[in-house]
Amino acid sequence: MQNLLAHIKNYSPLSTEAQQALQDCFEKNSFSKNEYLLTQGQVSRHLYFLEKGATRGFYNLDGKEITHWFGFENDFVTSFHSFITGEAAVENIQLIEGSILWMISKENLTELFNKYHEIERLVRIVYEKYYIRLEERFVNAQFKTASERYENLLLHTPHIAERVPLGFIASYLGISQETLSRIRSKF
Amino acid sequence: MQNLLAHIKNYSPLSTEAQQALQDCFEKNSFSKNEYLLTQGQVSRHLYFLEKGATRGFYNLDGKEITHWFGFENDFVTSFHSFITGEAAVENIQLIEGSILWMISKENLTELFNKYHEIERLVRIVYEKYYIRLEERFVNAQFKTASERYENLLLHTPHIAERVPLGFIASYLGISQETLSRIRSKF
DNA sequence: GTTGCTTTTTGATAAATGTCAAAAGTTTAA
DNA sequence: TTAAACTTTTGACATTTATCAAAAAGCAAC
Repeated sequence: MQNLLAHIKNYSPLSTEAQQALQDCFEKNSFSKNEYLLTQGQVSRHLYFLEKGATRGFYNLDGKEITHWFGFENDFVTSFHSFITGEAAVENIQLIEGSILWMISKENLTELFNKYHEIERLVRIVYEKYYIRLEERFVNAQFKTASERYENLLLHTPHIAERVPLGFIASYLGISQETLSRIRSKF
Repeated sequence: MQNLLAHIKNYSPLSTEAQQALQDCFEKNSFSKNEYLLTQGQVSRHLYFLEKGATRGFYNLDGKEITHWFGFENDFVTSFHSFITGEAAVENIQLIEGSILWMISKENLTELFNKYHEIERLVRIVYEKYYIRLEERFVNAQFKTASERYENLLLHTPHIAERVPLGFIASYLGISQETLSRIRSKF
């Protein structure tokens, strides 16, 4: 929990009172490798904060699993589309390492928003940060070559290359596994 | 201004008082085709609401202009990366039709956040919506073929195909203009 | 309407990336 | 420690998309 509170301070300061309220709403949970936080078709009713471990979001396309994002330490994780809209998720969220995470229900979060302006501010700022992070991934996906995308990964998020199997990284970058293998052999 | 207020209500209701405060902070502006709201290197200090008209965001790559987004009626427009971080923008924002828009400075918006929890809530919700909209574009960019992306455009945002020159659409979809022309001839 | 300018299309070719199949390497667990 | 199950690499080939160049079409101003 100290991780979560410390991390949150990087976004926006919170009063002791709000911190306490957050603490009361977040619940700790441990998961082992390969367990699921969410499977497609379910509605994502929780927001998770990853204290330790690693997750991936993937969906099924023509019988293949397409990993489109990863979550690591200090990431907030959920199926945002489902969490925000209340619709069924098209994606699965799976632990790719044994993990410790903190979860809060959407109901509790909404209540916190009502009680604490500063918590709603915090989340507004988190969305800002996540928005520009996604924007950067989008530009990479659309306008960079496969090699550039991989180089970029090594440069900016090397922990992904270190902790995650090649096949997951390939689909994360939108490349076939074979092509990624060939790209990598050139370094 | 009625457009703006009406549109905002779709996201989150506002008290009369907050509506009035918003009105006092937004300033109306008209631009003619080809004018710029922002050029690369500048810091984006304003958020715009497009009442009428059309804009594009583009950046320069190897001497070519890469259009990566469009804004139309009822869209909020700025270089989000620059607006959020305060860093110089890498993109240009240009009017592609004569347009009417409302602008608010970041300072004024921040003040409104401080005074009105409900306005910060509104913006939190706008970010949520824009986040999942971008997520969808990302998935399309990364995992769909050029034809699928064009079909998707016709299906979900046909106004883009109708109002915007082919070259802009091509780079918006991450396709060369020639390829898009060939794809289109197959319909 | 003709001239000049921009946008779109068409053709030929090249480059990047995907697919399928099999081999090689690594990890896991009985 | 060894077989089974994954994961990664390699090869041959197919497909998609980009690039360059030129022609055609559309549009605007005179």
